[in-house]
Amino acid sequence: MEPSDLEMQILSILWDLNSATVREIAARLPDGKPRAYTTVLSMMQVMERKGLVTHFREGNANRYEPVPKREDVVTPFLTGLMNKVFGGKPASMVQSLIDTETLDEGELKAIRKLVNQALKQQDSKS
Amino acid sequence: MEPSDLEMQILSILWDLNSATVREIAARLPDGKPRAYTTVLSMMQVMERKGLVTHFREGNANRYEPVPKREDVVTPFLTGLMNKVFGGKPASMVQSLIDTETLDEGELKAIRKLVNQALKQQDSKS
DNA sequence: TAGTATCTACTAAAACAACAGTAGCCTTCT
DNA sequence: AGAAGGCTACTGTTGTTTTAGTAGATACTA
Repeated sequence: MEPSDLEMQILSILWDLNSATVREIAARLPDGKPRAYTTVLSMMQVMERKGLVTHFREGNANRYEPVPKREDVVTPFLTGLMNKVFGGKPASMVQSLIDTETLDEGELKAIRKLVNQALKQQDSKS
Repeated sequence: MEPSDLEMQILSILWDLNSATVREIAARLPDGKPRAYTTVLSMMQVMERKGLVTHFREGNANRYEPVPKREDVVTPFLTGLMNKVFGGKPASMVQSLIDTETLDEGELKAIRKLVNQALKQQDSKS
């Protein structure tokens, strides 16, 4: 099952930090929305029931860890997105990304580098 | 407000075809899930209330059209996604896209071309 | 014309997402 | 010991999404 929007935000944080407390997570949620501490706590408990996170005790607080690996969630998520809104064409997705006009020269070059590396990879395999 | 997953699928179809009947839409939904005809019909009616689609009569059936332009929905959607799950870094998103390993050589080259074009654009502007 | 198929409008309900309060448990400070 | 602050567990509420049934209109067909 695909994680929801807020679940994705939380997972992203956990993948970055390896582990985090509720308070840390609440402070870092990328959409700026104000949320009660207990709201985030509830989310964690729901996610634990779903098997998306585990926790262990640290001092008097709980520290949460992601269960699935980043790629195991992000990959199907992206392919799903590609199929569902970009007609299955990755180039169309990249085009839209470029069209957001939030990419500066450095980022474009970085992307080009990634693509070139991927091309080299494929080349060496064939 | 962001369209939901299924709404996105439907909008994508409408952007591609310019207009479509309920039956056409039901037949093309990219996630293969089986759905009753009336389910899709209901979706259309909900989306019309939200202002996402309009319809006009064609023969004895209704034909639906998208209301918002593709970019006006896709752009905020993608920037939101970038911030929420890719730490605001577009390159990280492209990397994950490449990691899906669904991209063949032709697609990679097509993407490189897009990036180069975007770089040229920026260059001419500065 | 009687029967079948197709379509819409209307209605409703199950599932889920997001949010948050309350009560109770520790620790710490005075 | 008693008060205060931080934390969790548990519970519940509200809104949205997704699903689909039923009834009725319209056309098509043998």
